[in-house]
Amino acid sequence: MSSASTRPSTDQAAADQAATDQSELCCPPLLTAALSPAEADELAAILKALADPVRLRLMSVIAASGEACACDLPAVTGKSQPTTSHHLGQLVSAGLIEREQRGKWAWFRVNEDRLAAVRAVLG
Amino acid sequence: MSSASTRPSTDQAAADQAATDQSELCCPPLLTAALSPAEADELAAILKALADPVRLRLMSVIAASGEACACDLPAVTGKSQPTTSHHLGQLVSAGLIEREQRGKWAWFRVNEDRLAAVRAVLG
DNA sequence: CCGACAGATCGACAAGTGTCAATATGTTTC
DNA sequence: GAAACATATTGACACTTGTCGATCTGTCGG
Repeated sequence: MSSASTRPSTDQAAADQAATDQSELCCPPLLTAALSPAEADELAAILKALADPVRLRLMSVIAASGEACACDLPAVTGKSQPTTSHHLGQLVSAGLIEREQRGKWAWFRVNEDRLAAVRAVLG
Repeated sequence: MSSASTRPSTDQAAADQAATDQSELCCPPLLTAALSPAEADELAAILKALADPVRLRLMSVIAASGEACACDLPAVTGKSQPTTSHHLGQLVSAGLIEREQRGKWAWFRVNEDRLAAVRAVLG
């Protein structure tokens, strides 16, 4: 029997990066103290997830609607379904959006706390 | 006379990306309206410049000291002089730091307005 | 001028990333 | 259960990026 009956997905590598605490980040404000290499790695990983035009548009579209169905997003990005799914996975792994399965559709919404934390670190 | 008497440097490719306005970014706040592809490209370019552990540490070290001499930075990053120079160039091109030539040394300081603009867009 | 030094640029290479078509997994309906 | 559909995963590929050693450019001191 398969092991995927109780949980939707998102349980392996995603958890490693995202599930540290979701809203709590890593570092002191960038302008006030030198980052350690480890802190810099962690913050860079999150910023990397944001630093892509397709993912930025996904973030803004999801946020503008409050939530969005994955089924509509390939049309928004102009990319294929696998590519769009890949980008959504990146954002989920970084804790920037959250995924919810509703029937056969996957819905996403922005984790505003996480984004606020990023903003705070850049202060 | 040399052309470097009135301006330090930073006049070629740097200007293309950075000197649009320095403190004025591109986009409406990420959470309030869907970004156009062009806006997303521009914002992604700036975030990409930030989304690297070496460059984040450079930012934080420069900010913590107010300013920093390039001569000290390879020791900070643990990377070679050309690599460190490359990262500094990326940050300058993105408008996140500014370069000033003093004698034979190059000094850098953080463009806080630019960083504040990035923070605002993530709001 | 010339030697010494700071920093940028070049060329090359390994590693990472975005992309898609094909396929697999999971969910609903009949 | 089988067919249909939504999404994730895989494999492959081109392109980008971080890195270094070597070299070039520019600046200072004698």
